Amino acid sequence: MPDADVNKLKDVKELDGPLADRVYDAVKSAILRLDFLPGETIRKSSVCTHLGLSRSPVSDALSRLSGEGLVDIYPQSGSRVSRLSVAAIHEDSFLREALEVAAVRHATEHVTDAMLDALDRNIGVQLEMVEEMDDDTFIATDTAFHEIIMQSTNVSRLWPTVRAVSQNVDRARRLLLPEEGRLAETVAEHSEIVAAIRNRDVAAAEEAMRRHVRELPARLVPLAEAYPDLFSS
Amino acid sequence: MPDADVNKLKDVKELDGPLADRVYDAVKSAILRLDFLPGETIRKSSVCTHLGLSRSPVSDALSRLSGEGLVDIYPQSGSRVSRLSVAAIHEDSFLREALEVAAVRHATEHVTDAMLDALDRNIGVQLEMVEEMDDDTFIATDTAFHEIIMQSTNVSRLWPTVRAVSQNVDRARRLLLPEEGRLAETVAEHSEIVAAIRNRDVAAAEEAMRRHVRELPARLVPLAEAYPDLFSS
DNA sequence: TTCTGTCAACTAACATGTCAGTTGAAAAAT
DNA sequence: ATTTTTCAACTGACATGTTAGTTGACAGAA
Repeated sequence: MPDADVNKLKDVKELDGPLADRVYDAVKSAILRLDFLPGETIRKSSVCTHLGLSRSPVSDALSRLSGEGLVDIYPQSGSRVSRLSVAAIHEDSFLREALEVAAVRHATEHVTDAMLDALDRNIGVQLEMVEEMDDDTFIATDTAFHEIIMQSTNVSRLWPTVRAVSQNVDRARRLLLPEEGRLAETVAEHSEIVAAIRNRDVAAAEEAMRRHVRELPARLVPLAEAYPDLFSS
Repeated sequence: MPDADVNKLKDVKELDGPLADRVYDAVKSAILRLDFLPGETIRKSSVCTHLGLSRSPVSDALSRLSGEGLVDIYPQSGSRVSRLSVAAIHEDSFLREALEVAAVRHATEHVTDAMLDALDRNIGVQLEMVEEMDDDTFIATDTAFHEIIMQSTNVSRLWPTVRAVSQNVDRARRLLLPEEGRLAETVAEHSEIVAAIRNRDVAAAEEAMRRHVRELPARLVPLAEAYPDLFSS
């Protein structure tokens, strides 16, 4: 198994705060962006020399990432980016579904004009760009859509929690991106959700969100076959 | 603000695995059991000398706990057990509700005799002990009840995730324990949930679980007034 | 060829040394 | 008496030294 390319780590010198936190952010971002691929070895020493610092903050960062399940540490042996797993992603999708459905339920029960405006604007952007969107922009606007709904609940820990349980889902989604036509489908699903919210139809909103969230795990098996190296046994 | 009493840390020498992991478990358990009270200072040096080891594994453990929000680290100054907050516990309850409701929904849609047997047996134990239960036993059987439902979904990450988002809720629950009559009420609520599951009545099961989970945040404000030191501003 | 035992190189874990930022109490000024 | 300043002690952050466990290449036996 190859080593992770430390050159893809975004630099750390220009920020402030504890070094360990910055290393944590840099490595986490690299993993979620698939710059560090699942299964690749993370050489602490390479990270240290590349970023120009000692082992302490790097170890601290990897230890935390290990707690989140993004890194597997094999004592006295090595550290690797955790592999994807069909079973684990199904489980994460279950958790994500529970939280997204609860959020859209709450949002529908407490609609405001500001919320609907923000959702309409977001979908407007998605429609404009449907033909010419690059991967990062697509992910950003899709993410923003869900974030608007989460924020509207005023449960500040909801969004971070969804992100936390969706980390493997997010990595898988990045692999799925190139699929033809999926983009327009996504926008349509988003529109359905907004329509249900606007109608104050809780059941419809929950069902639309459920269908939307279940799209990814449904496409998972062919993905695992296409990228066997990135998935565990 | 007083220091946390390191004597309450369970010893670490008799287990195996990395020292840092054992320290992590010991400190986390002390915090969740309220042996380390919210707001108390955790002196790394005390922990080190008490457990007889160096600063590395202790720092690693506290760093991870800081990531989970159980410990606040003030750089160059000190580390403290994070305080409770009414707002944060309400948010955690929202997340917990979302997951518990999704779990009971799934459980009700996939009932098995084994599951119902396990639930009946659990409630049997609770009924027997309702008069003479100590705090730890009560928490253990209550926890076991919810665990049975979670396990039945075969979503292995569900239970750990619920535990993760319920950490502050759990600490608050320990403060609420002494309240008279709450024990019998809890058993009644559990029984209602089981009855709904047995009837394959998804909507009733969801509603019973929702009511049950919402009991704690409803009792929160007087709690915060009773223990102002343990709550943040 | 295939299996097995050996061992050197590499890794994370842990210990320890050093430093800079924070703090709170004493000292000084008002 | 009250506020301000000073400063020594303490803390976590980080660097570095050391150790023990793991691994994979290689030599030798079958």
